[in-house]
Amino acid sequence: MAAMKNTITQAAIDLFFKKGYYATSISEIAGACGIQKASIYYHFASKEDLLFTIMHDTMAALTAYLRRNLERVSGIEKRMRRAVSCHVHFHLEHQKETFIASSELRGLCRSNYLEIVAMRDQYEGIFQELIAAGTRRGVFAPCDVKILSYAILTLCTAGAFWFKPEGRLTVDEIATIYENFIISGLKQGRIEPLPA
Amino acid sequence: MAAMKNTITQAAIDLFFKKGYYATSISEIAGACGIQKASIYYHFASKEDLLFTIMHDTMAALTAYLRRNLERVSGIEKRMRRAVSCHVHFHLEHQKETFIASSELRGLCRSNYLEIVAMRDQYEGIFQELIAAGTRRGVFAPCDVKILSYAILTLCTAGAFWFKPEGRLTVDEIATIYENFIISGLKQGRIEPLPA
DNA sequence: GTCTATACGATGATAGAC
DNA sequence: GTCTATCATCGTATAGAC
Repeated sequence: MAAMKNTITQAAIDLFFKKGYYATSISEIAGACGIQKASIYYHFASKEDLLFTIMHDTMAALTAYLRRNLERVSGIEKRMRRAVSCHVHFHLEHQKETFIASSELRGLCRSNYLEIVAMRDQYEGIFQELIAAGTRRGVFAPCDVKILSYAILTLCTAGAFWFKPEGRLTVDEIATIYENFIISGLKQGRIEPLPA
Repeated sequence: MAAMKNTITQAAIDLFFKKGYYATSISEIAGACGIQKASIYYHFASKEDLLFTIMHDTMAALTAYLRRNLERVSGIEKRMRRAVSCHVHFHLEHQKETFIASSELRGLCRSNYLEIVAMRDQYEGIFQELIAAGTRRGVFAPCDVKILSYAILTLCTAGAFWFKPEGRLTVDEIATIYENFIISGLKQGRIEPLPA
């Protein structure tokens, strides 16, 4: 990506994260890049195009990251643990982008909205398949797959709302807490408790 | 509350829920009430005042509802189940207001923001006390109280984002799913599994 | 309490020079 | 690729009549 285009994208990510999409103006973004607001339009067609690009790239990277990490993991419980861990890691390590991607859908026009939602549905589908496979094999208790997949994903996504990199816990510690909580919630007393 | 003030509040709730706070204009709200936009300012000092009122009243009602419902319930697990059930019921039965309260904090100035966040912290504190009491008595596994309270609350709050009143499941069914998931997650295999 | 009229600022976006 | 200049629009909010 061209240098300035990248600079603009990063400035937009910072500002959208800090102030929100609507509260951020094109001239603020330009100011943060040391250029005039008209110059933004050489690189992006519109403010929404900038938002859409951020969301699209983030969703694509998130999905690719999960797929890559699940490739060589087998066993339902291990795969689910890995999926949760990936979700948490990606969201906390790309906190700004994932925060924007999950809170600024309102800023998109219908066609862009549908495209991002389709990517999100595809990503959620990976978790839904894992849950369904787990219940089929009796590793997880029978459950409503859709509701629980939403629950699991939002629970972790929420981390991107309050996480502070310099905070009390590391990303790994947080991921482990979520993993254990979620696996226990899915098993509902089934099989043996986790080894201490 | 005076009739028109109430009409304005309801129109604002509908529009803020449907389009978002920033995307909703004062004249749209006025239009929905059949009055001119200037008339709004007789009832509310500003657009933000309207948002703040909605959030404040919602948080107050939510906290009162939880407190009232916990009054006569004893036993850690039963109290936690009741708390989760209340949280879910209130959020799904007041979907629009709770959606606004949890997604439009960005629209508040610093002092109003701090006031709403203080109310939210107080509400979260009730759950944190329940979790802490449960771990002290060994009903729940040792855990990070703050992280899990955030997890539990956001998980249920998220229901207000996708819930459709005419959907496949009733509020009670959804509440039960969340209750079981959360209690199992808190116990982490501790004590006996739930009776089938 | 509600109206009409208006002040005032900011915003996204475009035109055209360099 | 970036600039200056500007457009057109829309927003919140206020003043003052009724």
